[in-house]
Amino acid sequence: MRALIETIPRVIGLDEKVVEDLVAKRRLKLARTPDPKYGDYGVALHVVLHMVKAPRQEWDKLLSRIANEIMGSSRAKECFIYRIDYSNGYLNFYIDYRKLSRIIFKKIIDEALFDEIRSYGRGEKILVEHTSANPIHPLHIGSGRNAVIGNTFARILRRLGFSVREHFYVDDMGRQVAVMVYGYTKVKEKGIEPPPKIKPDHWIGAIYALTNIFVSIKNMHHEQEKIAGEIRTLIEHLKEEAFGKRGDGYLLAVTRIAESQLSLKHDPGAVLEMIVSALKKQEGKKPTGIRREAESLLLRYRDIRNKLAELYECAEDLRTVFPRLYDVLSQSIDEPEVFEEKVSELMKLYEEEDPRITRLFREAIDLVLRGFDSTLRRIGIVFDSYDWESDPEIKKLTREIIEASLRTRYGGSEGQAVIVDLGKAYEEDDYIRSIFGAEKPERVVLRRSDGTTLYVSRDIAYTIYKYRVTGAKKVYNVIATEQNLEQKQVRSVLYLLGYKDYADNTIHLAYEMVHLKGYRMRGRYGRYISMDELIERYRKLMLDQYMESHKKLGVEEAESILDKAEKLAVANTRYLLLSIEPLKVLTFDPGKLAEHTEGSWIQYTYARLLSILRKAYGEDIDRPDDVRREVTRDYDGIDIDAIGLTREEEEIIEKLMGYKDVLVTAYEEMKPNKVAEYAYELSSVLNLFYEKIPVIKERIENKKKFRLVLIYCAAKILGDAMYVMGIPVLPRI
RNA sequence: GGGCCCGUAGCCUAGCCAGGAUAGGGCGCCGGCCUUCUAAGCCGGAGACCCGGGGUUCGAAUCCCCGCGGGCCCGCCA
Repeated sequence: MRALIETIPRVIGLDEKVVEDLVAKRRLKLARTPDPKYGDYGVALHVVLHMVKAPRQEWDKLLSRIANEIMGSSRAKECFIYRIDYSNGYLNFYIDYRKLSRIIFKKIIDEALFDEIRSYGRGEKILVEHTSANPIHPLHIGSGRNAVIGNTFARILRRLGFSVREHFYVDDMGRQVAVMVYGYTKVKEKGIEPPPKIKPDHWIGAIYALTNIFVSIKNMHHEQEKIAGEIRTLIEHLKEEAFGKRGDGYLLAVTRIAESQLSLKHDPGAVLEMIVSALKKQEGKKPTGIRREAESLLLRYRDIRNKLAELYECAEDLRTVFPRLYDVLSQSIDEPEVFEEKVSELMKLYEEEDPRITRLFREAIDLVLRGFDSTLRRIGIVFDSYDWESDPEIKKLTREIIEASLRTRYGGSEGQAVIVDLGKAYEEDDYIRSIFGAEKPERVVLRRSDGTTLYVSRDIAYTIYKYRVTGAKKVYNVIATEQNLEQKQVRSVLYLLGYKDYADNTIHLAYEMVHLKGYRMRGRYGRYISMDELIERYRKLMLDQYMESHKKLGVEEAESILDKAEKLAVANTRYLLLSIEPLKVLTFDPGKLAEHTEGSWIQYTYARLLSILRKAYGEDIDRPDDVRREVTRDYDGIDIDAIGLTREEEEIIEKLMGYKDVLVTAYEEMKPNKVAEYAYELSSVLNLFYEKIPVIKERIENKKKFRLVLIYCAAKILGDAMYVMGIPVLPRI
């Protein structure tokens, strides 16, 4: 690049500053060429050519002079350029990958590359909060996406030499947990204990869902009764009208039939429909008030019917799996008003730390957390800390920040309620404006009129807690995009409270939801695909794939194949949830699992590399490190100038050199999926190499050594990328 | 109503912020390759007016404006 800056102005007569400026603005930049026939890297010089109004016929002449000048300078050698081409205004460079390979191989063999990568973060303390699923049902693929993105991001940071802690925020003070505990109490009262062979989070999840379902069903029934009453009133009105100002015998007759039908076992919806269609006949196109009323009633009625149908379907699904829970809960759930009261009571008692209720909450939540932990361990995720929302420290901080907010410029109270006027702050404060952008905030309530706290206020306190307890310099919150606003509120209030530093360094790593093809995931009704189910499905798929190629499986092998299937399944699960850019909605079709096996494909590529190393150095090799000494020796013995590289080899070298940048970009852009993409591409070029280029059978010893070193280096990097993604490394498949 | 995000073949996705050569991959579909380092692989083929319309530019999937479609958020819920 420097050579260009020096050469171009001289050759085509531009000020050096102008060219330098273009480079700084990235108007002039070096990029890979679309095709090897144009060399390896190219730069488009159209901008400068147009600047000096060079006629097209002269382009080649000018470019050739630039090329010659650069080749003549010492720069070319330093950049491993052995040839420069030009065409259509592009200047194309040919790189001598043999020289490059020596450098990158050396760095990988003596581990200098990894030290270099590790030096990036300088041990700075970073806290990553992720997963933080409500402890009311098992982790589903939505919370799983959070876990995988969060954990991978943390692993990337660790690789880059940051000192990272992963925290899980146990949201135990919310209403949903109280609902779960309510149901749990009902089940417990009947003497039912968690069955030992059922995963506890799945069991609690069923309780939570059934509780919600039965309450909702009761609510819907009340609503239906209300509508039935309204239909009767409507008929009355209609009758009066038919008698009175309309004097309409037909309408009168219809109302009589309607009344009669309602007294029978007859669907009120059908009756409504009859009335609406009768009214339509009478009026033609223009609806009257009464018809509009009937129509809106009909819509409401249909809406409720659909919802009820869905609820019953969800209930039935659960009934087939948990018949006992279904029976108990279907009978013991209170009427909605009583239910609401009891749930509020539970919340209040838990916030007040009533010992009996606290024990009950902890007991139920622990069951779920135990389930979380086993799922998460399965996919290689272990938290450094579980922070409870109900932690006395956080509660105390919550009270303090509420008091402190009253003393800020925009804080105020209405009775016991405490409110921060972010709308006003937005008008007057640049910093607040910079947080919200075009989205003008409104007020945020930190304490209710009844004196209880809210999620946001506790979250603000928790954020301060994170910095204080861990000494973190930066905090990443891996949270769904639906919480965008809340995260901005948290930062704003922190700033207004004087914690500008915290506000600056609290970063929302936002990701989009996971949708299911065909239906909506509903945690509260038990409609979700859990992570455990996803992994199990993959495990079966992997087993099937094995059987397809091997046909037979001996009893003594079954155990080890199962173990492999598990690791392959974990790889596919993690890859699936990681590979899609966080800000894109992931629509998941459980029927198409077999199409998403990139994770295990990468593992396979890795196993092939090790297989080559085994053939070369000995059958007992399980990791590249086992042959480090031999590879070092081979590396020293290569006569690099005697080798002509194949395109495949060049591509691999190119990729290996890009590893560090990928990690850094993934960190800076908060796109851990970049690592997945990289591992996939590296695997892809490695598979091409594997198919086309012999290693063990290579006759020329020099070439063979070179390729073995290449394989070793590729295995090191691919293995490292896999580790970063939490994909288990299998030496043999 | 306001705001944020997304829109690339039948489906999924890279490239977009920092504009450059024929828009990369994958799944699925069609056709090939197992006496040669693991065929969970590879090769070939068909399949894209880069949501639409304007603009800026020598050059636009990429930048700007106006639309359209989808998701999410706007609670004294969490």
